[in-house]
Amino acid sequence: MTGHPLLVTLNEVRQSLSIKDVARIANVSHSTVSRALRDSPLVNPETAARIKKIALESSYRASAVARSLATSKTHTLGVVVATVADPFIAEVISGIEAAARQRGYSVFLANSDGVADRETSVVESFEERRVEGILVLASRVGSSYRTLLEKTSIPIVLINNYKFGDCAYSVDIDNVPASREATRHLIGLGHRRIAYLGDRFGFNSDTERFSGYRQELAAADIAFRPEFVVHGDGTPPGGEAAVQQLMQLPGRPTAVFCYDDMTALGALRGIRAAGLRVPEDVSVVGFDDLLIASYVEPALTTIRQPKEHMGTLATEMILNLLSGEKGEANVKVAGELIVRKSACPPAVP
Amino acid sequence: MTGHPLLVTLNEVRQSLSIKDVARIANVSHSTVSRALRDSPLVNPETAARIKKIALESSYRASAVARSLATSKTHTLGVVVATVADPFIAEVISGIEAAARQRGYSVFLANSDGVADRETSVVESFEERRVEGILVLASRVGSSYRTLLEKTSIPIVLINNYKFGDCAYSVDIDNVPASREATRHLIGLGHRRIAYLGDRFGFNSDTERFSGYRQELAAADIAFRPEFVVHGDGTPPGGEAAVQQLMQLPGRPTAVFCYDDMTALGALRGIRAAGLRVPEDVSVVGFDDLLIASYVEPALTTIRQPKEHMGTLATEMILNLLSGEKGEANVKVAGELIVRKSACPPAVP
DNA sequence: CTGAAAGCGCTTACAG
DNA sequence: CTGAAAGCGCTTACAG
Repeated sequence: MTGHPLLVTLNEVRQSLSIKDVARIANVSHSTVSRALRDSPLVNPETAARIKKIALESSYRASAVARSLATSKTHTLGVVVATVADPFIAEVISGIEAAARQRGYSVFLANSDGVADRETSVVESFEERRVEGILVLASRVGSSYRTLLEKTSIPIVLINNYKFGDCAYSVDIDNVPASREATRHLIGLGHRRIAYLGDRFGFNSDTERFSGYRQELAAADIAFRPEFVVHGDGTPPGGEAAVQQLMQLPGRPTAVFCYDDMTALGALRGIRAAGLRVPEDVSVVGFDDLLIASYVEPALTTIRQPKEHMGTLATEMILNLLSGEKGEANVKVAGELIVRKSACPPAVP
Repeated sequence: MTGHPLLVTLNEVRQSLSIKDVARIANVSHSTVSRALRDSPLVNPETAARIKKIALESSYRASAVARSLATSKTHTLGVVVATVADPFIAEVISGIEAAARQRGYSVFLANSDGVADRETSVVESFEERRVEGILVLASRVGSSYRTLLEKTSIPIVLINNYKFGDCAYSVDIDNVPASREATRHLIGLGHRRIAYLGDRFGFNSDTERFSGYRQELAAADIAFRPEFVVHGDGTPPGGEAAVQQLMQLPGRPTAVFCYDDMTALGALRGIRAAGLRVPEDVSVVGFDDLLIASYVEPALTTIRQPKEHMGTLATEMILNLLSGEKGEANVKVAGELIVRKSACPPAVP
């Protein structure tokens, strides 16, 4: 069959067809076209087939915006992150997008650069776009936008996020046990002088990881030494600077447990800069298991976070919520110790 | 002022207000509300102020979907990538999103996992959502979806993408000169036995980078040796496997120029696995300058791609297009050699 | 099984 | 400066 004349004409116009155009070609009402295209049982199978064929050949694309207005469902989710250019965040997004797409949802992505104002305006724009749910990722933005988040009627789930008191929905890595496991690994190797290289003060995961570290020290009857606690800022340079303080200490630590892999990367450098070797002189353990962790020299022993899975989980949580199912509202996922080459028994126990 | 009674009631319903609700509270027609909120000069300043105040207090959010239907502009862009969880891609996205947001556009993000079918269906869904432009990133999907891309009436710009013949809009790294510069650097260091560790066959950037390598060899009167060309697949394991073949060669190369940093990461490992040192025994140069490149040991000498900038450029290209300005349709950006520690003069020249 | 009608929440000529 | 009306492209009771 060659193109229907009207159809060809319309094609040339290069302007997207509406349901009425299709109806005209098929010689039915646009209601019938709508039904046929949505596989309603209320339409004669032959008519439906004919309509579908026409729609296909004319490459008609139903307008999701018109449909959204009519049904008041956009099948759209909003994701706000500080930056996509963070390997941890990127993997979580990957899990979110896959889960969303699988269930017919599209995702808007916005960067806030960690600026509270921008985060606020992003959420507002998501509200205007009538997203059905919002995922906030690893934001360190504090309570300044707390009210905003509380005011919106769109369900929000926070992933590894800074929390201000209670929050309705969240998925988080279970920091304390993971952190204890990392510390225990070091203790098991024979270390007693173990330092903690944290993040900036006041963030939940830093607090929790630090707490796991202390608990495990206590469990092993190792005295806590305040001078063995230093703080970076979640970046390699931050870790590098902080580890230097540690290395200058008389009776310096033989192992350092780092808040995250980025910090650990900096620690690796800083230790080398101090003329020491990893792991022979000082062992290093990270947290996250970024791709880079296994390509660094020595390959980093670290705690793996199931990043994609966390994204998937959060998305399903919100999607289930939208379809009325209630489930766990604050889920924690387990980390996993990945033993590589950056930690070994201490030379001087 | 305490809340207006009607306003409070509406708030409690927790259902987003419409322009009519605001109109009712303000005692004007919804047309006037619309004008006031869009800063139309056609409305009395005092009335406008009153309306805005009410809108603010009731946290009214205009529906972007209704507006889109009315204006047939969605202020929306679609980005399709193989995967967000690729550091190169993530940085480009970051540039795209920032440029888009700055001009009032939101971006849909979708992963195709490099599967042609998925890429097709993503583009279809973008068409239904009436995105105004589509950015395709670093896709290796071949000509299978060529027709799709040609059929759609939405402007598409390809970034570092596989091309099938001509394409309307694109931004690409200028591979040949960048690749020549990398090769020249190695030659300048005194190397003569320089290998090329490429990507899988048939992709544009591999072809172009390879071509730059050959051109520079020729310019320096160094004979091209086919056995010095091997292929990875753009992943560290691929690079690791490929470099081993090189290292086993009698009269093995003293330097290897890698298609990209991921490949180079693998090469670093493979060279070490062969009992050789980098850079003393063999020099390595990468391409991309991922964050990881500077944290690997030895830090990688590589070609930097201005990733964010490329995203910004592509976005502005498409946005300008939409506002009727014509500009360069196929832009190339320059790479930059970043000298670090993975390349030095050869031990045996 | 099918069509005419109303409605989703906006924008914007048109008339006053 | 303001309002009533039409229209954007769908969906979906309602009537036949």
